[in-house]
Amino acid sequence: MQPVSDDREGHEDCAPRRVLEIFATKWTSMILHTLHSVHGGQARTGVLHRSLPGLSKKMLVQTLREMEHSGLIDRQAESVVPPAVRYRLTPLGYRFVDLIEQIYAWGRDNADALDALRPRASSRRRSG
Amino acid sequence: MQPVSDDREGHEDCAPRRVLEIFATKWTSMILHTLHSVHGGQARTGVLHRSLPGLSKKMLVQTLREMEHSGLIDRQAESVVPPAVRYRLTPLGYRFVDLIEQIYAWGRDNADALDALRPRASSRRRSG
DNA sequence: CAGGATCCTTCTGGATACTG
DNA sequence: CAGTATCCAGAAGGATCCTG
Repeated sequence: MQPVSDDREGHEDCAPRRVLEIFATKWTSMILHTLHSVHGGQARTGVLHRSLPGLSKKMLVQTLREMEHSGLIDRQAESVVPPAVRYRLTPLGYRFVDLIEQIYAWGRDNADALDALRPRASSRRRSG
Repeated sequence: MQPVSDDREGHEDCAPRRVLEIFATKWTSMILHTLHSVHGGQARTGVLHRSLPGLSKKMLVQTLREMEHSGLIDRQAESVVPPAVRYRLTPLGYRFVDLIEQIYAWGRDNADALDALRPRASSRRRSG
């Protein structure tokens, strides 16, 4: 995805655009969700990585950087051998992940409706 | 963005992955937000387009299709000359956009914190 | 006005190799 | 283990042209 706002007009001041950059980044919310629900708010890089199949190391690190810059998480690194880095949700991150969880809850709550509207390939129907 | 889930394992069953495809699509939430807050839940294509500077027609239509398939909006077209197409939030869409608005509210609420953490170029500070 | 098809540039993101 | 840099195939997305 390319940057949503590029200051072409006066939209960098618009809250939606600001937030969009954060939560429309494909992996941000998944990472937050995992960090929150699976690891209780904090985890080391490798652990987090193994919890997110399909996410490459490159993207994980890159997204973690962005999240760090956005203030959603903070990073604690011990500059010694075997590097131990720990990412933790910040208070800001906690407030955000709460909303993310609501979105996911919406998804679970409406799984049926969402499923009914996606007649993908491989006609899988349980009773019809 | 490439498809988030590709059925590599068993994750297509995971609610987060499902939802991710919807709300992590860069323009989906902006369109919903605009449709909801600016146009009261329904609008014609052109009107919607003009409300979303920076969004090309191609992406608008494409995203509208996805949203339609997801059941967030529905589409009413009159097959006559000058085509008049109207997009409207569905009940499902209304429930979703409500969460989107909360995310934006979070953004406004924490604009200060978010801003403080982004020491981009061009040091613009309004009052110190 | 609504939107599909095409072309072509840009960006994303995986694989790999390397540092500490 | 944690992270960076490079390479490169493939996807995203804008511009344009065309239909009804």
